[in-house]
Amino acid sequence: MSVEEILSLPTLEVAKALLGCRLIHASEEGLTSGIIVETEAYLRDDPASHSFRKMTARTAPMFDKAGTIYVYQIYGVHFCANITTNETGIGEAVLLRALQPVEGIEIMQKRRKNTDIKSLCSGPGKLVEAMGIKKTMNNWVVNESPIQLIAPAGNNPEVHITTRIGITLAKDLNYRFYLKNNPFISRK
DNA sequence: GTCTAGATGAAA
DNA sequence: TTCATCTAGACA
Repeated sequence: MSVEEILSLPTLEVAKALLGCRLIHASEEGLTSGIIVETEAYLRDDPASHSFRKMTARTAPMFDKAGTIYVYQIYGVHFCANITTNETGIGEAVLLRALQPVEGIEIMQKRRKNTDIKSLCSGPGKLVEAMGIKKTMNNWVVNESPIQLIAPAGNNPEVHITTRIGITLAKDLNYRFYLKNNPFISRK
C-alpha cells in the first residue's frame, strides 16, 4: 500500500497502517528517520480530540487535507505531532507516539541529550525532539516538505490495540495501536 | 475574567 | 510521586 492510499483510509485504519512506515526529516542538521511503532487516533466525534468541538486557530491543521502535520504544545513544556486524516473540513488525525530510530541516531542523541537508543523516541514529546520537529512545522504537508513518509515494503506487522494514554475523557476507547513486542514503544 | 484539564518527561 | 510550566478553550 502506498502512502497516498494509507492516508486516504478512515482514521482508525490510518493509525494502524502507519505502523511500520518510515518517517524522515531532512533537516539542516542532517537527516533523521525512524519506523513508526506506536500511534493513537483522534476522531471528530471523540471527546478527547482537540477537534471535538468547533475548529479553532490551534486545531485548524486537523481539519486540513490528509497528510497535514499538526504540532501543538502540551503541559506548557512538550510538543506533540499528528498526521491529519480525511479530506479538508473533517477534523481527525493520528498522534505519533513512538519511533524506532533508524538514521541520524547521533543527531537524535545530541538533540535529546541522551544516548540510550530505546529512550530516544519512545513517547510523543521525545520523538518530536529527536526528529527536530518544531512548532513552525505546524501545517506542513508530508511528502511536500522536508518531512517525508515512506510506506513499508513487506508484510503486515502484528498490531496490538489498547486504550489511549494520558487522557480521562473517552479513556475506554481502543484507539491506540502499536507493534507487538517492539521495544521502542512508550511506557506509562 | 476565571477555571481546568491536559494526546508529557525527568527526576527522585 | 512530584514537578516543571502554561495555554487553549469553556463558561460567566
